[in-house]
Amino acid sequence: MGVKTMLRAIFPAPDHDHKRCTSTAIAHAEARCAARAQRLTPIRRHVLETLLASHNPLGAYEIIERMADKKGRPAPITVYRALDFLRDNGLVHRIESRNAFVACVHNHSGDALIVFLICERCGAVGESPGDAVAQALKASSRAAGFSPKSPLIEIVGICSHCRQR
Amino acid sequence: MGVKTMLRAIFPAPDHDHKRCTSTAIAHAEARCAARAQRLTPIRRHVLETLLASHNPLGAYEIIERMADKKGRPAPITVYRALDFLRDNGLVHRIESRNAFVACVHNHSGDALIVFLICERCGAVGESPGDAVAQALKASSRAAGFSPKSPLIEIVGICSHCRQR
DNA sequence: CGCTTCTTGCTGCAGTGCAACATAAAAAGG
DNA sequence: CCTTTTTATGTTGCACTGCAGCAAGAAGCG
Repeated sequence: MGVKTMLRAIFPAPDHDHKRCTSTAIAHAEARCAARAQRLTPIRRHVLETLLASHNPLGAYEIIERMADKKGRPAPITVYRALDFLRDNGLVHRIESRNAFVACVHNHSGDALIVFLICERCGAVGESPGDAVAQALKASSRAAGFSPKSPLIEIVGICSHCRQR
Repeated sequence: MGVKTMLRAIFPAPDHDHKRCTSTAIAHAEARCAARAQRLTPIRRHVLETLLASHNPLGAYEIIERMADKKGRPAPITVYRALDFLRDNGLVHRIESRNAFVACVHNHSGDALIVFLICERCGAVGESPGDAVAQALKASSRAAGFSPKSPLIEIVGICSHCRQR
């Protein structure tokens, strides 16, 4: 696997096959919900699609904006409830440092640590493999008698695409 | 340095000499502001003292509550401005995942990575040495062509004091 | 069909955070 | 010492975030 391919896997390149990556993610969401006997209702699917269409984190009210059509817009609580559902099922992550949400494009195995790399220039969010970081964190935590739980950390910086400009 | 001492350095024990740790922190704040030609005004000092008195992260409006007296309470913006000042000078950290603020009890050297260990039971926040984690993160980021900036990560879990109960 | 459970719609509100402008206080300069 | 400039605080107001609580509708099940 070349470097370029690897980068693509982490930060979605601007020119990637977006239609395909979206449909893959939706299919994955359907499969996961079916396996868990959860219902991916039209609203929930619509919220997920909205996030997938952006590839960048969106605030709740930004999602509402983008979901609006002639028939009006969903109420905030409606979107929040859909987001709760999607998060519970590992299909969406919340970016704490931005009060925003992003669709998950990977199959996370249970409790693996996730490292979000957030570009402060373009706002893109990449997910980095965090095994080594997880090890270091675990060791560091244990030294403090601490039992970590949340496998999710956020790092702000500049992404490869923005730096090359 | 024994383990117990080390733990104390990370999670303040419930029975530690709080008066002393507070006055030390205030003295440090004064020194740092003096060195930077910044003014630790009464309001800013009061906000810092409020945070120090808690040792746990406080929301902005919780700070306002605790600062209230017969003469009324500070306006939100007043507290936010003081918090901005204290953060700019490295005396206070913002806990993103909680929309809360905590007084910093260490002398952070410039750009060292800070790991916050947040106890989900008692809400206490400890700071863990993050050198190993920082190394792993740097390596992981570089693999993605990413230049990290914010040296601050938050881990939720159970602290040693709560687990022992 | 009737019951339970899940989902959505609706109203309302509490917490967060700051913009914009006015005023006071402190530092700098002559 | 007084003026000018900078810095800090006060005041009003508002936009955004997130959810509680209740009512109504839809889906699954015996």
